[in-house]
Amino acid sequence: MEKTDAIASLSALAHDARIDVFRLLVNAGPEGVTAGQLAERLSIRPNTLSNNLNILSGAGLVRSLREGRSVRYFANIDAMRGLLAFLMEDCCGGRPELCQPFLDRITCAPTAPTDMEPDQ
Amino acid sequence: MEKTDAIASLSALAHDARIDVFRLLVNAGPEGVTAGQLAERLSIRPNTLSNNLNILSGAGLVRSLREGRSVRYFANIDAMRGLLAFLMEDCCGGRPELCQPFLDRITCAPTAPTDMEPDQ
DNA sequence: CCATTAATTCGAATATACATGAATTATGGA
DNA sequence: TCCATAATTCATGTATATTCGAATTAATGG
Repeated sequence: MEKTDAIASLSALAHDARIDVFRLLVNAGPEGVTAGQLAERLSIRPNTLSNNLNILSGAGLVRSLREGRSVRYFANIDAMRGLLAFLMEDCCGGRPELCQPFLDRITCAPTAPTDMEPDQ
Repeated sequence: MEKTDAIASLSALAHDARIDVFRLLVNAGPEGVTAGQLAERLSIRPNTLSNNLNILSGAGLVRSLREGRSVRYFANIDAMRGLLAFLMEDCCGGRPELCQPFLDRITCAPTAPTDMEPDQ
């Protein structure tokens, strides 16, 4: 993955509505969700949603298939994996054993408690 | 992790200079890098870098310690893990076996080839 | 062919993020 | 105390992103 692709993905997700769309699609899994269903469930105007789906799609984070009058959207999990791989590339100066334990704890299951806040 | 924290982290990383800073710190590992070294290695003006470090720090992605006249910065790997956990929460509608194989392939080692481009 | 539904595109007004130069704070040494 | 170095803060002009209403394209059924 190129840096420019990574920034496109991160920018796409760094948005109040788009992160909801992506997470909803992640939750929906391989069955996907139509644009109309997304607009209704998330209370987003169709044209605004369309713009945001375009941005997610351009970043490769979602895919879509036309289905009659509707368009069905799907999360692209592999794109997420590529993004994280880029961010963590050559982690810990060639001593991956230092951070691999963190990565191994990533799971789809309900989140374990995390320590996000800086202490200064 | 709250949605607002996730957006702060994604916004922080979605920037040409800040993603370089974060990746350099990830690569540096527990030894960290001083602000001055970051500015020199990445050719960023000190005041611009300081602003960007503030943004990364506010998002919890980096931490810092004063060291004499310098300030040493470190990547917060656990924050990255929390971010990904949030994005992947309740993946595949409660059937994590569908996406866990992707997550298990995340590694610090040199990146495996990925398929980022949408095919439409 | 016309009407309806689904989704997208377009143009414009507004808000936000960004880099920069100048000024400021903090630390250490002479 | 004075000076130099390291880093940060501040004010500002510019560029970019976001949303919205209106118009447009696509598919289906009568």
